[in-house]
Amino acid sequence: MRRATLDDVAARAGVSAKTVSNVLLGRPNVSSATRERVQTAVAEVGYAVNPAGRGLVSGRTGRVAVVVPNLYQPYFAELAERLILALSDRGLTSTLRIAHGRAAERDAALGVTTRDVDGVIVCPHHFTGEMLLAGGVSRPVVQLGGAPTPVLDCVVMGEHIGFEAVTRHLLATGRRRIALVWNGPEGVHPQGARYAGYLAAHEAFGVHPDEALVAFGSDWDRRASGYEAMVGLQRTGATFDAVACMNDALAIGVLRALRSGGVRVPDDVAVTGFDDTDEGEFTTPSLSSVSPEQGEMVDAAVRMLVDRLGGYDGAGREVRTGAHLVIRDSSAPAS
Amino acid sequence: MRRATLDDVAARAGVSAKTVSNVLLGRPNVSSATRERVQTAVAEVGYAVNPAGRGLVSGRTGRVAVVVPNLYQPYFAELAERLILALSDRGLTSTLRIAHGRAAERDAALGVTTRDVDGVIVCPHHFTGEMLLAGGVSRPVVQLGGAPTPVLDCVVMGEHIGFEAVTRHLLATGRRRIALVWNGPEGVHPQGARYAGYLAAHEAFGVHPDEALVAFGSDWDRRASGYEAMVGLQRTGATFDAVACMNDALAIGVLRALRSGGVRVPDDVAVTGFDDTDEGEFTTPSLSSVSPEQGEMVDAAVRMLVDRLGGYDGAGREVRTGAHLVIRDSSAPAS
DNA sequence: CCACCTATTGACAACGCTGAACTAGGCGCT
DNA sequence: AGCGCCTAGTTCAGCGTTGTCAATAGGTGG
Repeated sequence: MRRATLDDVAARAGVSAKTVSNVLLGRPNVSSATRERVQTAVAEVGYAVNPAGRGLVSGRTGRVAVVVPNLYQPYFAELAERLILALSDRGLTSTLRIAHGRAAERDAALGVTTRDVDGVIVCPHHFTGEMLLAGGVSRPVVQLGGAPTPVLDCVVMGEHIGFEAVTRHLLATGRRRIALVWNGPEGVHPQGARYAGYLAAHEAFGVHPDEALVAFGSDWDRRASGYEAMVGLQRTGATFDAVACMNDALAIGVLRALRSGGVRVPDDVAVTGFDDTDEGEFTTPSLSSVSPEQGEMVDAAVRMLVDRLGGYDGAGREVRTGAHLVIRDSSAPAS
Repeated sequence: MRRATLDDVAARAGVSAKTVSNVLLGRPNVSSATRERVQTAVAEVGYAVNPAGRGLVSGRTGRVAVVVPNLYQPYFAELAERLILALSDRGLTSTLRIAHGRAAERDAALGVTTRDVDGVIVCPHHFTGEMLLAGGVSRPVVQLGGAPTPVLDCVVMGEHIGFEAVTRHLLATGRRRIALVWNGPEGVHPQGARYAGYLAAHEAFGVHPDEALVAFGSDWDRRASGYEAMVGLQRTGATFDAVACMNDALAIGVLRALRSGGVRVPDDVAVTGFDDTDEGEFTTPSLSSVSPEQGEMVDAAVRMLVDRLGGYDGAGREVRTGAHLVIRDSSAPAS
């Protein structure tokens, strides 16, 4: 059965198609009698607006691309879920783009694959705002996380304060040799906001961090990477009394490696993660972590995007969101 | 800057818009000289087809809705990721619908919110195929998991054989009183394929399952529900030497509850999950589980949907996929 | 050299919708 | 009474693309 069009409804209600359109758009200058008649007709023929037709006129799709590096990581799955629901609350549908790899991420954010959306919210992993700019931005793009770029709207999560807080917590509970399980490329010296937080906390406590305590995960965010990284670190013979991990997934692998090696957590070594995923609550021992304010982040990102869709065309803005420490068993003071 | 249209390209290449269209669609009867000229022009003006215009003519969107109950559960996150990527391989974009609750799921699958897609792949949780039928299906819908309906294409995952296998495994390793952590509504007697598998295994071993060993999780798939369910079961004073859980999330909560209660796993009680999520590999002890063949499931679902989009209009088909046992530490024989 | 055929290209309409401009009728005001 | 004004509703065009069919050019055979 052919799908009903405006004309079908119009014929049934005995008015013009335009009047039906006006009713559906909630325009004024329609008598309530007509309005009612149209609404009945709409229901009777089971009419639903054809987005293609509307989109052709308006030049809009009502759709937003949400770009995440993957979904297997609970952090991104949760973020994606929140974003989709928040956008849906604003009457926007979303299309999720899984950007495995650098080029895919760039394309998804501004390339060929993104012609059919009004705007983009990208949770960058591989790329920086600069990449975006180099590509030329043809529609609103809001960056959620990562290093800010002056030109793009960006939500800066509390990476620095969060990582500083967790490092301070470790130092305050007596740890002095804090290993860092780093999720950047192997061999590249740590950098970025989280690392800066790590350093700041050490400085505040007058402790000099030992660069030999940096362990690299081969694949930045897999639990298995944390495991490997920790096994590797242990093999170097380094001594440490705490491990601060760049995210929960790595921390969970670290916990396992320590347990296999007979190291007691938290008695011998404290372990902390970052992201505060649900999973951390149920590890053995439960995992201390940093909880970024995902709700805040999502709200800010959606708000800025909606702003842009509404026509705002100013300079790139920056919203900084918070993070708070969630202390569980894995970082209790050494016994 | 206004986005380039076919006419812009046409003007630049010195041909008609239709010829440009023909080139882009790969139609025959275009001389290679013209073809080349057009392609150059396309690149020069940075043309990209406007899906609204195309959609208006073709009546298609090239988009598929993927409906999942949530993303916080790793099982669905993984499934969604695979589906999105598989669809993308077929040149289809996808829009992910999070269907919190029964009505939302129905609407997302066939309702108002789904007018802008060519087809739907739904991972049902709250609803049955019957609900879909009652609503009237206006576009291809493939059901992925859940109880099959004769009219709808459906991928039936290896729930029965999987749950039977894991139950047999427990029985074969000497367990006799196998508690069941059930994810259905509180108080409703267990049913469905997994439960049938549980019963079948018992029958094969000549063991009579004790109905007092069914524990209910208040929220079917949260780790916390598994925890609560197990605490509740322990409070009844029931004795058991194994716990078979309907999914990994519940099993992880169960592990925690047992550990808090001083019960040793697997020495005193074996625990098994279902889904074989990554997380289970890193629990303490690592979690035995049933691995449904997600790859197979996704392939089958996408294949059937593409079939339907291609015009196939036969009766509902059913593809049964397998499942295999993944034995880890949590179900080692009692010491 | 002409008629005819084929290969290539173009003109036009249509898809379903909405903005702009317009009409008809009723109202109040002078 | 006559004027303009407001309201409710209509008509028309056009958004960007593709299908249909006509037209044109170029080559071929008689």
